[in-house]
Amino acid sequence: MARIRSPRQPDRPARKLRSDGERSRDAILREAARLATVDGLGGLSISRLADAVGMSKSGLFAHFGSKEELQLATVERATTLFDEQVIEPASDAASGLERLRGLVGGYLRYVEVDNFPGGCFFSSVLAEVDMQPGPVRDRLVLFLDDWLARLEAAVRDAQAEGSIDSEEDPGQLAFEVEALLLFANAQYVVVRTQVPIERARRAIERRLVAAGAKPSD
Amino acid sequence: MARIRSPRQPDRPARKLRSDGERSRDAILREAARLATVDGLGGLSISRLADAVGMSKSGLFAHFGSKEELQLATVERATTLFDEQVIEPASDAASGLERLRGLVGGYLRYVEVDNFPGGCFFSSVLAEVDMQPGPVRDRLVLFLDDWLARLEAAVRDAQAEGSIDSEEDPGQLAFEVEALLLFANAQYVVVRTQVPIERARRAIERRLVAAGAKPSD
DNA sequence: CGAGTATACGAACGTTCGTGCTAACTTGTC
DNA sequence: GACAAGTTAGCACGAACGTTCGTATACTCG
Repeated sequence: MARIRSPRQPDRPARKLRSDGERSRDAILREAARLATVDGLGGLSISRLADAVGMSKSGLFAHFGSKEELQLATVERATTLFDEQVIEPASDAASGLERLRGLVGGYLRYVEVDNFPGGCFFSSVLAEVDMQPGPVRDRLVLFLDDWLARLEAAVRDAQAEGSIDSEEDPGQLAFEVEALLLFANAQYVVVRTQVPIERARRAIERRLVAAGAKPSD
Repeated sequence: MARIRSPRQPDRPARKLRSDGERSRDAILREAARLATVDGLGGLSISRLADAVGMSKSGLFAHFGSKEELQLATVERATTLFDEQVIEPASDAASGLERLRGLVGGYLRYVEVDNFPGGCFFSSVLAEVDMQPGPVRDRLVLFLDDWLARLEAAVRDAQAEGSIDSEEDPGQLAFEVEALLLFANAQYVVVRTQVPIERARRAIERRLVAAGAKPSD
């Protein structure tokens, strides 16, 4: 089965690559990610996206061979931003517990800072496509699994370092932390107040202390 | 400002009410709620809904004056089902704590029982429209507020009865419970396993015990 | 400078969307 | 059994959708 009409070969680097094209593509994806948190990945239409970016529908469409490829590129773009703002800042933590707290704090900051009008990109979009089979859904589920595994690994490290009780189930603890983070985001975008953020922060901190962690500052 | 062409006047009870019409309307809304948990309220199109129900587009459309009224009726229908399966079974609890546990158990059962292919109707749909102003969003936000207030009231009653510590912030506790319930649903629809359900159950029970509640059974 | 190509545009495509009109059929009431 | 009202189907509309095509611009490299 040969690949059918793929206008942009990712593995085979296009002969030439112009700087203005890269800038356009970047502006498109930035706006696409923003719009997707409001209208969803499906509700995001190419015409309206083109209007928002300020270019023609066909000119925009030429960057991607199909709407699905546009959606995938949008997800990839949002992933990069998430990595920069949440994952990387926590990666240089000295211990597992610090890294866990860094991920939690990084996520809540990432929500507060209003990167997207509709809150966390992945929270908005995952609920939309979780029942629609296809590569977009698969990519997003993969992201969530990766994120949960990252939380879980931090818990495990903290247990190995003795800062979290070894009787705690890491998957269970990661589940509880993620639940609070997601609901904090969901509530934040509707009430636009610090209250849900602080509630999640307090709940997670208490939960960690109950799991044997020493209180932070 | 007069209302423009409302085909069904709710306040003025229509003279006659035919049984086949009621049955059709019910079948339509049942299917609409199911489809909405997969494709969303916006992704739900009248043509596909008509096909799924087995009637013509215009015949279906005649029951509602607009797509928005169809969406509102669908939300109302889902609310009724939620009340029957979650709210009412817990309403005859003897104490606040029992009622709280009844609501939690009722919700998780309502998720497990697969009423909708895409899990909890409100969880699916709220994330979709929380950024799209309009009566549909308003109705759904009202539902969530009502549900949270119900959890909070049960906590407060339990405090008045001495079964939950009076130092606990009822809003905070309701926030944590709802976060776990929502994430249990979200995870359940993607992994289709009892694991997230049981994790939520365990987390909530532990949280209640930490808040001073006596363990159940 | 001129050749080649990445980028963008405008127009048009076929399809699906929500909605409106009209006629036929079905049901409940007298 | 007739008549009114509720219910459904057929057909058509304008708009928006994703997508394709031909073409014009503008950058890059030889």
